[in-house]
Amino acid sequence: MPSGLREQKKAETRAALVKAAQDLFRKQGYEATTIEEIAELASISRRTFFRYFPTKEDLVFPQQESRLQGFMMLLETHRPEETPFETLRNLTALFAADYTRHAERILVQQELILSSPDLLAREREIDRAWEATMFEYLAKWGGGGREAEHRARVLAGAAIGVIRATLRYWFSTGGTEDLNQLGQEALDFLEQGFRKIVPMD
Amino acid sequence: MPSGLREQKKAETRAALVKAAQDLFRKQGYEATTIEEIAELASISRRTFFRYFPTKEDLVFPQQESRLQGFMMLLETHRPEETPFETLRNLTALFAADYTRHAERILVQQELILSSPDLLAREREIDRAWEATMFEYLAKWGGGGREAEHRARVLAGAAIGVIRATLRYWFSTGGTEDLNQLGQEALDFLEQGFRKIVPMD
DNA sequence: GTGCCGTTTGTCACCGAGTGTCACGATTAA
DNA sequence: TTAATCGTGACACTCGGTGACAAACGGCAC
Repeated sequence: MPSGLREQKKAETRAALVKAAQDLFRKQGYEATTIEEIAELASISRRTFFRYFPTKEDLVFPQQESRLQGFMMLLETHRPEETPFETLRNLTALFAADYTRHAERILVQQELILSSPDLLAREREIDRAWEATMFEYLAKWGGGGREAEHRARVLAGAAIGVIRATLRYWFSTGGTEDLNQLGQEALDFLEQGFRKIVPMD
Repeated sequence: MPSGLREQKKAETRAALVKAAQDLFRKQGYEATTIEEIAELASISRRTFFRYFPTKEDLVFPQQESRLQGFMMLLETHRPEETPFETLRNLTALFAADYTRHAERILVQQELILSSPDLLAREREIDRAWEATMFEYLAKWGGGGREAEHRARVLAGAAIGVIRATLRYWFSTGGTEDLNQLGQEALDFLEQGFRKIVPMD
């Protein structure tokens, strides 16, 4: 944890950029806002902006890196006697609580994401990173072998697909429904299969 | 079907652009190839290129529009007594056969896609469109109601996630394994659940 | 404080994707 | 043949992103 004047100013500039960007995005939309405007509002040169954020999109997902890191940590430190589904359920509960706590901010962000194809693409890119992480965890759990790797890949894909779909549904309700319950139900589908549930009923 | 000189020339120019692009991409890579080079090789101006393809990425997925249209047609004209899973299995068989038939071309294209983040993003965008289409079909099948919609959304997400994961695995084997069998196995997971399959084995 | 060193920053120049506009020429329908 | 329509090329422009270099600044030893 370096805490000199340098690091402090860097953190301030970074925060100023995120805030400036959010303000401008909200006021005039993502695409209509240029990096030059953001930099100017944060009292920085255009060139320097790119030393803080490699792309404009990164302004919308400023803490995605650390979130993924946290997810990896959670996967690595889960109790070893758990089955993968138990781990998934616990993590779903954790993240659902987090999303519910910050529902307002997350819903605003989601609205912004939906407004731009670039941001949607970036969101899917992030999902892909999560899927890869989950795959690694599942592959480790399932032992070696090409067969186990295949199953891990498929389950990871299904899990992320299910989670993204659940989130979209939750967003569409304005965050009013119980996200944890929705997530657990989605995992029920995965664990027990869609057979009984979809065709009849 | 208009068939004047105009349409004919347009089709020729479009084909010439795709061919020029594929040649250049293969020779020097996607990102290293500029639109100006492609346009020059196809003997048209840079400006005219954008009248044929809205973006550079579209050159790599030239027939995606019609493929999705075909998918929608297949979903709409499936035999009405089928359950969704039967339909999914039939379509999986169809597409697996198609992919296997054109395996060589598809593997080359996949290699190209993997070489560029932009192309990967576009591929995910296409997946999203397919997921939306499948969701519409499933939602129609499952009757009305918010509950049914939710299940349709989750199943569509899981299905696309599973298919994409299966394709990735198939690509990683160089297209040597039986794609239809892999796909049907993936659908087995979805239909019967991962419970019995993943934890024990 | 002074002097030095490494990092951060601003400036400038550049590239490539994508868009608006307009005028010219070819295609087509009358 | 004529007139409307459409495709095209040329030009200028915006914006995201990068490389290079010099000036400013923070950290540190003395």
